Amino acid sequence: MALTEILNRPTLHEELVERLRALVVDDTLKPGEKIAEAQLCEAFGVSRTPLREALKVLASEGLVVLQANRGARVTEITAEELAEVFPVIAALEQLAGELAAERLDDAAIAAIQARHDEMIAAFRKGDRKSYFEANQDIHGALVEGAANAVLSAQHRTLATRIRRARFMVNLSEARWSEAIEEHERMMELLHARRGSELGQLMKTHMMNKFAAHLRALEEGASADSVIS
Amino acid sequence: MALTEILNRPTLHEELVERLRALVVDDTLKPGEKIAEAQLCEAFGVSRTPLREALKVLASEGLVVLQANRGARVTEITAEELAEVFPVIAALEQLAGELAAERLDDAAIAAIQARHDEMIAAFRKGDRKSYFEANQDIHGALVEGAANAVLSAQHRTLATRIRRARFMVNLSEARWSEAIEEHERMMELLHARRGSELGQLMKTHMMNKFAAHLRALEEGASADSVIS
DNA sequence: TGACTGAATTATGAATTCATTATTACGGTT
DNA sequence: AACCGTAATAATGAATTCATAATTCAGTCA
Repeated sequence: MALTEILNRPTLHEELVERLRALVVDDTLKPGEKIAEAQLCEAFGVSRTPLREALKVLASEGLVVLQANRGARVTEITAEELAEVFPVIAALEQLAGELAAERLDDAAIAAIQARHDEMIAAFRKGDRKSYFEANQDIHGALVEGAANAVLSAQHRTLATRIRRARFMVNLSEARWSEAIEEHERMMELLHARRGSELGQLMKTHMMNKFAAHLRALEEGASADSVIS
Repeated sequence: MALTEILNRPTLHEELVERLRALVVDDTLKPGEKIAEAQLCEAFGVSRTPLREALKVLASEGLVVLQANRGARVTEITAEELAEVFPVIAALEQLAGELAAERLDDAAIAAIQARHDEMIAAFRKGDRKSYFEANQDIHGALVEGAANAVLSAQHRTLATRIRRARFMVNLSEARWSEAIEEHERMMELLHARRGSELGQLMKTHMMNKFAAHLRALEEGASADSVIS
């Protein structure tokens, strides 16, 4: 019903943060693109004040860059950017793996296993979109499984920054099957609750993903390999 | 001279972010304290708009909490909070250690060694203040040595959140000398450029620090053991 | 006396206005 | 025709104003 809706109504700027973030992530606002305040205010039907507050927050998350008197731009995705974000995400996922193996209960692990199986099915069908979604869910569930709100928040922020890169790269079949194998081992280690090893694997898994992204970026620099 | 000053003049809200952060870190604004906008505006001589923008950023960093229509409060430091932040910082420092051992040149390592020696001297004299400062510098230098801006930024944000805890706890002599030993080993591993081991040690060093904080918090709950 | 109601006050959220800086467009000069 | 400088325009930074929600406090009644 509407009562709780009204009570939980977030402030305008919070809502704008989410909606702007979504626009950046789904590539409606493109990297490097200038953000016209007036235009967005028009689109959202709000005044500049809450919109500008939202931009400040997005800037502190690294999703947009602000230049005094020169407005806001969507942060560009460069190889250098990825080279800085991926290792940090990898470190966070290592921690997530260590903690999740300790803290997830059997039911939660079973749920992750189920999503893992769906991911495998998507892989067999060559369904990249379903694969990506299941993959995100699994990593997300492992991070949440660590039961550490700070870890979750940091991970989410950084994951958002690189999620946009999926619009730019088309991973090779070879890397894809390699990733699948890594995920199979991750599930084994999770069931066995070998947290230290799971963390280690999740870290290298993420760094392998990074390497694949770099390769795809270099190849795709000329060839247009946009997917999804 | 003033020319570059003027050119680099930050926007008001950026300056306010820094100054408010300083107030929170040095405990002028106390945990749980309500932040009166009008009062701060008066103190800084600015209008509410840039101040509120700054509060939004500080909230996204986790330093203050905002409640719709109910203003801002300084985030409380609880054992739960520390239990979430420390493991993440530890993971980041592990990464920092790995990278710093690879990337720091000999001169930079020598500079860290010098600061380390000063820290030892402060320890011998029982000068806690100098010790803490040198300690911060060393950890900061190692993080910077990783040459990863994202890592630096995340670390700085989280370090800020727990730095306030130093006002609350007085570490035991036993833990202090243990920490010194860990730092000695860190320097050895850094000189030997054994990044993996350095990272591992920095992680456990940080978790040991956390455990000491927890013990001090429990003891200090009744006894007033505020230092510095 | 103490708890409750409701008006008065205060503080916050958001829109608007004002001031200043960047950007663009135009015209003159070489 | 290309370049420079200046004026016009547009966009941003910050202050102010307005609307609304929360808090305070006086007064009432049990």
